[in-house]
Amino acid sequence: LSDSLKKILAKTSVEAGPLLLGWQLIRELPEGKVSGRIVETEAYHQSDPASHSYRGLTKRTESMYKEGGHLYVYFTYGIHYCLNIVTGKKGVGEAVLIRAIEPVEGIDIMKRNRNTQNLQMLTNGPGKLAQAMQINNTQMSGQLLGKKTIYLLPPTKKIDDEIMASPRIGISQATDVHWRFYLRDSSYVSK
DNA sequence: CGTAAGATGAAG
DNA sequence: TTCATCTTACGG
Repeated sequence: LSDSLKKILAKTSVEAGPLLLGWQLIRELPEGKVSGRIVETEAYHQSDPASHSYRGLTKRTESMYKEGGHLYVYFTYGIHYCLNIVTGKKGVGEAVLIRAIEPVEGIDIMKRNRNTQNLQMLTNGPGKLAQAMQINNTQMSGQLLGKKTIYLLPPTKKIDDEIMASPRIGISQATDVHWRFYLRDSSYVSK
């Protein structure tokens, strides 16, 4: 991991959430490279009732308690996988959910994986981007980011003035905090 | 064990 | 608005 990325991943999830916007998420698959620019994230923390880590360390959530830079993948609703990047110190349960990316490379592969031709609908949701990038099990959970198969590249331009914050999606607790972060003008943000 | 709910998505 | 679909966590 680069020094600039390490610096971000050492922070709390609430600090790292907006800082991960603009980074390019890359995954090497046997059939080729797929990638996209992160345009939407959400922060979760053990102090937060909406977080999987709120009720303490369990088998599912143990990855969230690892040091920043690990991955947390969970399965939900009997169908979907969601990708998180763990942040902060070892022993503290927190992570940033990657909610949407703007497709960049391997768009044909992702269209095939998703069984759709619609570019806007390809990766604009946590379950959708996981399916597009063939994250279809929890094997990656607890693994380190930065391997050949999954890594991040830094933003290519300044986006500070495009970052917005709002309540998180799909939760029933802690709906008051604005821990969802997204790029104002992106058409690849979730609906 | 039994069971309820879930950081979602697609279809009706 | 409904439903698919099944793991996880928690209670008995």
